[in-house]
Amino acid sequence: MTGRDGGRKAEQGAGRPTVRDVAREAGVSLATVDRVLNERPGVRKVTAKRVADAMARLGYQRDMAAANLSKRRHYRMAFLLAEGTNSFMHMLRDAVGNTASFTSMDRIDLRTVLVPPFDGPALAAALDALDPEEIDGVAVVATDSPEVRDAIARLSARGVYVLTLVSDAPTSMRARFVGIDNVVAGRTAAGLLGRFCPAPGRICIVMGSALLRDHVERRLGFETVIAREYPHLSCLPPIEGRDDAETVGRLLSAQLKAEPGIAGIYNLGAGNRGIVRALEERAAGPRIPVVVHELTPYARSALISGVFDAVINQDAGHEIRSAVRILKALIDGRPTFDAQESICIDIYMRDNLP
Amino acid sequence: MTGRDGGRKAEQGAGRPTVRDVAREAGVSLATVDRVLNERPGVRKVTAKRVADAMARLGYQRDMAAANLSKRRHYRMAFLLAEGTNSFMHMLRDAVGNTASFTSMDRIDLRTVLVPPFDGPALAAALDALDPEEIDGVAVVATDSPEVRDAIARLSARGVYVLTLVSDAPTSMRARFVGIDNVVAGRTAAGLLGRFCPAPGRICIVMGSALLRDHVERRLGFETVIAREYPHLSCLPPIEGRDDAETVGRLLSAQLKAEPGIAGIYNLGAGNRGIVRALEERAAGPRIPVVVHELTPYARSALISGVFDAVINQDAGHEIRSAVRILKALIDGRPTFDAQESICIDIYMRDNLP
DNA sequence: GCCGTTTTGAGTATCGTACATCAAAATCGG
DNA sequence: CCGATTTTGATGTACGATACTCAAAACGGC
Repeated sequence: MTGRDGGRKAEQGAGRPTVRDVAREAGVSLATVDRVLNERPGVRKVTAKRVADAMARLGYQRDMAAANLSKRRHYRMAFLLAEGTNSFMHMLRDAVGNTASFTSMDRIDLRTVLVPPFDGPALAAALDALDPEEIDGVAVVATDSPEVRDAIARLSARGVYVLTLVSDAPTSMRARFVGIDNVVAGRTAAGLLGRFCPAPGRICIVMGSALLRDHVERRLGFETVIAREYPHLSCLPPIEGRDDAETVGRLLSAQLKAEPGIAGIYNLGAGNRGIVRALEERAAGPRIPVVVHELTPYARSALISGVFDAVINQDAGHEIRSAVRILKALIDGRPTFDAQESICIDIYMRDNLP
Repeated sequence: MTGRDGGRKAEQGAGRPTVRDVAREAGVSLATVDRVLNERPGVRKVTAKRVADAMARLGYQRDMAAANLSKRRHYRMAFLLAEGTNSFMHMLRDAVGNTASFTSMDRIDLRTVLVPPFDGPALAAALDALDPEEIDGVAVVATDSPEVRDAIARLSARGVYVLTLVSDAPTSMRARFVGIDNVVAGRTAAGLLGRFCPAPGRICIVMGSALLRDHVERRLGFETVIAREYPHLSCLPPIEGRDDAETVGRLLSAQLKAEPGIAGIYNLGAGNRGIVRALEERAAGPRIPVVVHELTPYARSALISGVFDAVINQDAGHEIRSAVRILKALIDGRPTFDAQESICIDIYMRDNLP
């Protein structure tokens, strides 16, 4: 509750330049510096330049903490996530909730908006429903459809910074994408499954929807590496399970029955429960190596019991926090610390479960 | 330079409680609330409790930005890293440098102190040389020796928060350890190498020093899993290469020559260059799978060229930033956001290089 | 109930910035 | 070169806290 240091060691700062220093250096008044700094009208271009030069010379950096204190500014961000029972989306929602309680201290307010999954028009409508006067930044798990791209463009035009999260819409006006490189993720899955399947055979690929850019990219990466580096394996046409465990289970069961010689399974979407169920229902046969995505509770226990061999994961918490940091930087007009913001592709096996 | 939003949307805060609200609620003056908040003397216990209750009732959270602004407080942190040519230490040093330029905005000053490697007394001396009046927090890559443990205890006693980084000293008074779980890392390496080596054989283990807790723990995790789950493999006694490429190369070359039937190599310390060199010098033979630690530039190119199969990595940047966040929270007397601070064990293969 | 000692209250200045107001100065058109 | 119109300066208040001082009030012991 109270600080443990008791303020014992309050020490003076290294004395970095303030607006007053800039004013003195530029030979103008504080008011003028303030006008330049906050882009208020009534400053001649020459004067503005003198101020800008003075700032550059002194290496002035505006103290955002003081500025925000004075402005009573709150950073208001919305996260648009798909509703439904998909575990990973749940993890994202939880991550937003957890993060919110910590960012509120820094005047960052987070709001979650749920939208129907796989539904471009609905997502676009949700984006349009956001009031630019009440929101400074948005992170959206994008379906890569024209409606969504347009809605993103409208929102950006109205001064709201938009980020895509987890699944990108590269040709949209989004300021940035926060998430893993899904082509690389697919390649990684192939590198693992390729090594886990020494004998020749075919591989089942399960995906959610060809509308989701992340799924499409994973498939691309996966098939490329399998074809190039593991010629003893071949990929069956993907099953589209709509990220729904029941559908996935049914379709996969059917494929396992119909296709002989299945050497491995790669689920690049959600619905891991369906994978487990299909494998349980299967008539006896040699163990089939399985690589899936997202370390959900189900995937976790399947790893432990040995049904799954590896899980490719993206840390939902990291992604949310990264999105928050990037949006804040965009809103502040600051550069982002890119090295910090690259989301890494985590590989989990039974031995390194967190 | 200046914000792009032009302050267009300055909006009033949700109105969270301030010290004035607490004072009113508790029926005391501002001065008293301040005394309680900063643990200044001259407040009766009953009054302090009344204030604490009022804070709890209102859900008061001290505005750290405002407090720091007023205090002109700077968080001064020191990072004690091993000097030498070891690439991972270089990455840590670079990470400190990069982070410093971003944290200076938040009044966080970082300093790097280099100490000789594998030298408990020297590290202890470096810790003792820090002036508690000039440093609020320290992160140290610990050698787990009695001198170091004592020095950490002395520093903590003098009011400096101490964190161990990368390599822990669990029985010391360090407030916390920032780094990966090295037993798990060793197990993970075994899980990978075990699958990569289908044929029976022996495994070379290369470590830096038995003084480094992280190396000891990795070895433990590795040998446990190999023994339990991959009975066709057995581990040779570890080579101690002192994290030096030249030494590692020489000793490994000798072992490769002396021991027939080596099925795999696990380098759990630094000196990856030595591993590559020894493999190049080796008389022809079947390819030997290799798993190493830390994604240094050398390890990277060895992954690409196919000499290494997998690299277990800890992200130096994440670790430094996590250490900074935790130290800041400790200094502020705030709880830490633990979920955010667990450092994950990254597995890199050729296909998912960043 | 008096006296000396805590404990508490009230007020003020400060941090670095935002923002509004009013007056003074510079610039411009004609 | 005058009057109208920018552009600039000076000043004050606010943000939410810290940190002082000085005086008033409450407390404890005898």
